[in-house]
Amino acid sequence: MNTAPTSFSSHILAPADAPEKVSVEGLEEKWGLVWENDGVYRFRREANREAIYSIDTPPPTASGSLHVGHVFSYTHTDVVARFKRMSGFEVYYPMGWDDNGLPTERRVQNYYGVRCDPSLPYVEGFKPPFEGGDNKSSKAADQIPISRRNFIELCDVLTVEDEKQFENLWRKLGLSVDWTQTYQTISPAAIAVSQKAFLNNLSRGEAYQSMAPTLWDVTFRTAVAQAELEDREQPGAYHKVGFDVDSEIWPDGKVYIETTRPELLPACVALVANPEDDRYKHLFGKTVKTPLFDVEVPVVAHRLAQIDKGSGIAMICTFGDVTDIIWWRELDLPNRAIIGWDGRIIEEMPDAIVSARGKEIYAELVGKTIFSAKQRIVELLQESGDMIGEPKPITHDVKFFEKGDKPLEIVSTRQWYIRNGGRDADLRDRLIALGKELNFVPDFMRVRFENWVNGLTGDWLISRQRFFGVPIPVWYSLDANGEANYDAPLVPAIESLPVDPSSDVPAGFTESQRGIAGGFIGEMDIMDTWATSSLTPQLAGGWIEDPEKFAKVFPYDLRPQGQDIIRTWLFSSLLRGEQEHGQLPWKNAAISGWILDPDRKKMSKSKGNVVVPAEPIDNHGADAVRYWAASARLGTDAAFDEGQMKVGRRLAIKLLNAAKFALSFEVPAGSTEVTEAVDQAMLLALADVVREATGAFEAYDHTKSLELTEKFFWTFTDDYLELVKERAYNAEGTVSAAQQASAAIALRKALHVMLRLFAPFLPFATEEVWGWWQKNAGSIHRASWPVVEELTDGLDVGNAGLLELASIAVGGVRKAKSDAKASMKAAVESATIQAPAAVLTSLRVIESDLKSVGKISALTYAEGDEVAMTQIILAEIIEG
RNA sequence: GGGCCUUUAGCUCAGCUGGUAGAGCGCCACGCUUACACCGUGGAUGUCAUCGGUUCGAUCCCGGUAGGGCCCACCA
Repeated sequence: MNTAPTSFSSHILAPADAPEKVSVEGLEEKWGLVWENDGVYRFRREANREAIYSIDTPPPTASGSLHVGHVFSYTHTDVVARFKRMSGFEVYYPMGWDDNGLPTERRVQNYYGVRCDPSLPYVEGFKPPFEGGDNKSSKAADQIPISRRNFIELCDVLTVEDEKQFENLWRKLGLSVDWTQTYQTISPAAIAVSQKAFLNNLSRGEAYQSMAPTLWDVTFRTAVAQAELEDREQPGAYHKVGFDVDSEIWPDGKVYIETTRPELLPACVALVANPEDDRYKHLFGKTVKTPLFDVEVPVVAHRLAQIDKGSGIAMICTFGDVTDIIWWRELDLPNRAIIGWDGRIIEEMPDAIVSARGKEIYAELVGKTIFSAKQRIVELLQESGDMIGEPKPITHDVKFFEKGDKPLEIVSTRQWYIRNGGRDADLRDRLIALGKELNFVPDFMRVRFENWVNGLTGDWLISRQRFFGVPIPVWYSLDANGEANYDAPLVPAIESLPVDPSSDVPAGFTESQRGIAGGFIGEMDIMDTWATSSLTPQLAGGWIEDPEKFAKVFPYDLRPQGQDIIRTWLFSSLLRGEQEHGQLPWKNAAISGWILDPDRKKMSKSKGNVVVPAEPIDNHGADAVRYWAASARLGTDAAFDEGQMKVGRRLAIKLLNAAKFALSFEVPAGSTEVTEAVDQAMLLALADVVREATGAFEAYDHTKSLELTEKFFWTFTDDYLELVKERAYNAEGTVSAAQQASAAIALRKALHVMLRLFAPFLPFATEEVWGWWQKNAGSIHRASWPVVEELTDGLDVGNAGLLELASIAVGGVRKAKSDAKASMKAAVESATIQAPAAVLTSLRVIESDLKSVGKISALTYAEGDEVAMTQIILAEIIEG
């Protein structure tokens, strides 16, 4: 067989300085420091745009609790970042902290025992009553009220603490983030970005305000957007309530509806039935009288009224649920809202209530919570005989703010909106089209995006009546009567951002005119957190303060994120990208799955099944935890599996040991070639792995890449190393220097490649080996990704496949020894290889290696259909 | 009510454009072989959820059913 020499790179001959006993302990600290000091992951902005790979990293909620789910998805991103960096890209891998919004507010309240009261003055040098309160909500009554500015100062202090914890975790895990590129979603720079984008929306007509019924959380006293809703099953009850009707049109003079919201009776504006419902058809256009309040309301028809639900006829109130809003809007009904911002019955009684009884009852309800108003109304209905029977308990889905714990109410308020396609088919089509341009990994995640876009029912409500967040940067002029002119907001100059309208003053006014007729008032609302989080591409890239960098990183190459926030983060970022830049903010979206606990339940704080991420890292090592995380494909949920971490740990240790061993063989001076067939075969097999692993990585299939590399590695250690170690030792001088060198060089070449294939997954162990051996080349994480040519150049492809045959033969010998319960080093007197003629020819070439690995004295060959070791006779057995 | 994903060895999962199944863990047995006892070697284990269709042939394609997960919905 032709044994052409291989091309040679002298750096692999570098002497290795491996320790006597290898260990994975302490590698995280050791190499974490080196990487930081050497700036290994520092972004080099002088690179050309084509050579830059940019990542729009998800900013974790700084105040959120850490759990292994974070480790899971961030590892997926890091693995890609490392692959791209080694592939020659200058990787822009920043880290942001999402410290804006309600989670932070709530955490500060509980941690310091305070609450924000914007009416209070600022207190210099304020000290909170205590520190370190837990996340269980403390009673509002126990919290000290403080000014907005004091509150925000505490937010700033605590978020910095929380961010440190995350950074420590990320460093421990070995994320190759450039720590000089960080941002906060509540920093002045972020506020400026968010406000600029908003003002641009406003000037283009994409942002507007509207007075409308709005889903409202009575606990947080803020409006809530569609994307923040969730349904929860709640107990409720049907109350069968009669409305008086002319007995000439309706037999017994009472039409019965079934309602779960009897307390909204004073807000009733109509009854509604389906236009096809024969029972009620003749009532349409007539009026009925509400019980207790004696208000005449029409009976109307609408397609959304369901014939088979309750009695088939329902009362429309302002506003009991979202359907009420639709009916109210489409049927042009009056507004008789009775629920206030605090979830209590408002003082102002609907004009429609005119009867003395009605007025008296209403007066009694004023100030009551929804719960007690309901109780009272039911009592009254039962007394008056307008309600039949007892309430009938049911469970039904009720809308909640995802962070709230009371059902949402609907309150009419003035709010800010951004157009998002919910009311605009053209925009919706454009967003869908952009979604098709985006490479979702896995692909089916695109459907979730499209479902969301197509299911939008209205524009994006961005104003929030909260304290810690980005202020909506507008003021309103006050007319001579002190009434605000909401139709023509006063806006700041873009250059003056960030602004806080509650302390800054609009151009042309002075602070003394605040709140005075003829003066101005500042908008009090802040923006939804997503209004800022949707701008992470702009924020992370320096849209305002570093346009040169922004041009180099935008649009980003990768947006990694969780599947749960496709409707929020992905959608809103894509929307802002379209509005602000007319294009997608990224090329690829890599969607990670959930982490489930071992019982396959989603991990969440409320379930109490959260695993703190530092523990598995401390117990198994960062490489081990990364191995577990990287073993899960994108978009697939994974179980928290310590077994898999143990496997990863074993792999890392094995890599250190195998490397130490492979590097221990001396290459005879002057030898530079891999001449032996089996050595070439091993390198050719590895070349296939390089080809496939690279392709898999480029398709964002990191799991496949790891699997291929790992599989090869175990063959390499179990079979190849065993096969050639005697030759590489050449302890007895039985082989030529060239043959010995061939093995030693092949081992080093293979190791050089395998270390780099593993580097994205096991950054610590691979760097450790690199440090023994290739220190002069710098960090392995800046080394170039292996290419097929560095292995195959000069090799005879005819040798491909030989290693596999050799493995089968070796396996046959081992099985014979195992069956005979003999040691693997037991001597074999004779063995016969059976195989097709062509294979025998190949195997004869490596006869001496086969004999040495099996301790075989006499090896014979027999032609047969398949490759197998047969007729193995162990020397010990014969003797015994 | 609509949509998406999922169901393969005890467990966690692979199975590329269809040719009657693989890995690791766990389990059992053996082996103190000087890279590794944080080890090595060998072994056993599956009507590929279910029913039907297409096909010479289906774990893989199509349809139905059931279980699991998630998302959405106009829930009186």
